[in-house]
Amino acid sequence: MQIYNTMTRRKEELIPLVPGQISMYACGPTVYNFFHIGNARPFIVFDTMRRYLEYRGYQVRFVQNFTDIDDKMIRRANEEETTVKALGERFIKEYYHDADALGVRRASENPRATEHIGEIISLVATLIEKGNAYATPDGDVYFSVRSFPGYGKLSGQNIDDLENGARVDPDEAKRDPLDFALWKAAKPGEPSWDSPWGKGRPGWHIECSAMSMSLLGETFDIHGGGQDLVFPHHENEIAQSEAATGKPFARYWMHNGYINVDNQKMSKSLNNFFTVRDIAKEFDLEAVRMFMLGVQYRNPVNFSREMIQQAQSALERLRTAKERLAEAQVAAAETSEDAAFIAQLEDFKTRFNEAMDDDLNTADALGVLFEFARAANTFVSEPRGSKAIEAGKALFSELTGVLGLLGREKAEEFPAEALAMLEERQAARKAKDFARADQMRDALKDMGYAVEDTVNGPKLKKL
RNA sequence: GGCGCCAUAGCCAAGCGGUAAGGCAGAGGUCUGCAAAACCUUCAUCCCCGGUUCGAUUCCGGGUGGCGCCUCCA
Repeated sequence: MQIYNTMTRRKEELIPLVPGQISMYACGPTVYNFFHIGNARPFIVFDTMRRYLEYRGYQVRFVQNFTDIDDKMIRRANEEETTVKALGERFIKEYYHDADALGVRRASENPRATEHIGEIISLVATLIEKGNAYATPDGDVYFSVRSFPGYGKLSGQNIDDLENGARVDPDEAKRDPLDFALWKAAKPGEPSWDSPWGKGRPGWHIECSAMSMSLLGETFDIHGGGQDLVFPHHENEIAQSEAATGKPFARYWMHNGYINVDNQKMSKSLNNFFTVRDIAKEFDLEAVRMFMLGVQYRNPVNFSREMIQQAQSALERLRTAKERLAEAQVAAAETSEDAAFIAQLEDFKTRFNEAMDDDLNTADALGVLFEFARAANTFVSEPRGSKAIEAGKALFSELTGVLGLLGREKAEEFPAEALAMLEERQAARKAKDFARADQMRDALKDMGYAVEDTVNGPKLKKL
């Protein structure tokens, strides 16, 4: 498989550190609020990456953290008149609620920063020992950027250019404007932990270094996140980690593009964001996943309700094909058409894999799935051999499953009233009382159900 | 100022050297009591100007127009 490595700025063959295994870390949410559609993209992208790697036979260890201590957590907890801990607990729960609905599988591990304070402190201590960090009299610890020669290698920034543009905050006791905080001395009323530098809490960048290395090792395969994390967050992670261990940190860096609104990055600060929770009130979140997968992950994509609507319609087409395959009528004998269909299946699978092998090109892979859907729809328009039907069904489920689509076994429950009306309509049709039949159909429509007449009889469908 | 990305039909989006996948929407048709679903048909020469090449949407240069990072941000 080829993936685009931000570090080298080109596509590279993915060769795992340990054959057959992939270790992968993705930056997770700061749990101070519901997450928005823009935040959701990396969750979906890296979940899809993980699903695909597993499907291709890798044993994947996928770690995604929760940042549960930082300035935003503290501020929000104060606003809500609650504790940082309680706030974190709550929004971790809310994260799972939304992520589940987006078809995002639980990571192998979801470490929390506050549960890895020990590792963080020893990492900071190591950096001080090695001369890459220094403590100030106030009890803050900063990383000395100039002490790490490779600084800027991920983002392609020249350290002196950065220096010119750096914001200088006169309050900070930094030796160099580029230096960043590893440990922040506690202010009154803030959660804090004991450390060799006094009570305090970790900086944001160090927690990811500490958690990823303690769970995946000093060198691991893939590190992912949104493009906005390239600088400074990931650049800083590299500096801290490599300065401390003297070994390469992540081997491949994957960064997803933004979700835009009217061509502008969806973000909290621009106040142009939509939370996943809110969108869930209007749409099935599977449509949101479909919308995201319709674009290769590195490209930006505009979010709008119209786009979700389109994705929903497209998803419906795949769902129908899956259902038709499941309800296909079995013929007594096999024919040459069965064999042709089975041969076609191989082709779809190959092309799907080729698309995904090319830097996770889900948009291209979906194209293959739609061609598959059409072929399947045509194929099952009359009774077919069970072997071909089963093969088609299995492959369709497998491939949509790799994308995390159509996974839910939503056993459709319809109210008895609606089922009774459906029966009455059917009786009216038999009696050629079409006016009555249409009346029933309209009434069902008002209740939110569509009627579809299939070879297996009439079916209800939620609108 | 430094670093970087993007420009393909009404909308979305693959392709990236040999004359444009797929989806949504639209039009016509088949099927249907009528619908729905499904199927068939139809719907683009790829922002502009140069260059390289037998041949460019695809490579190079220059424009124009969008966007991002350099500050918390997925």
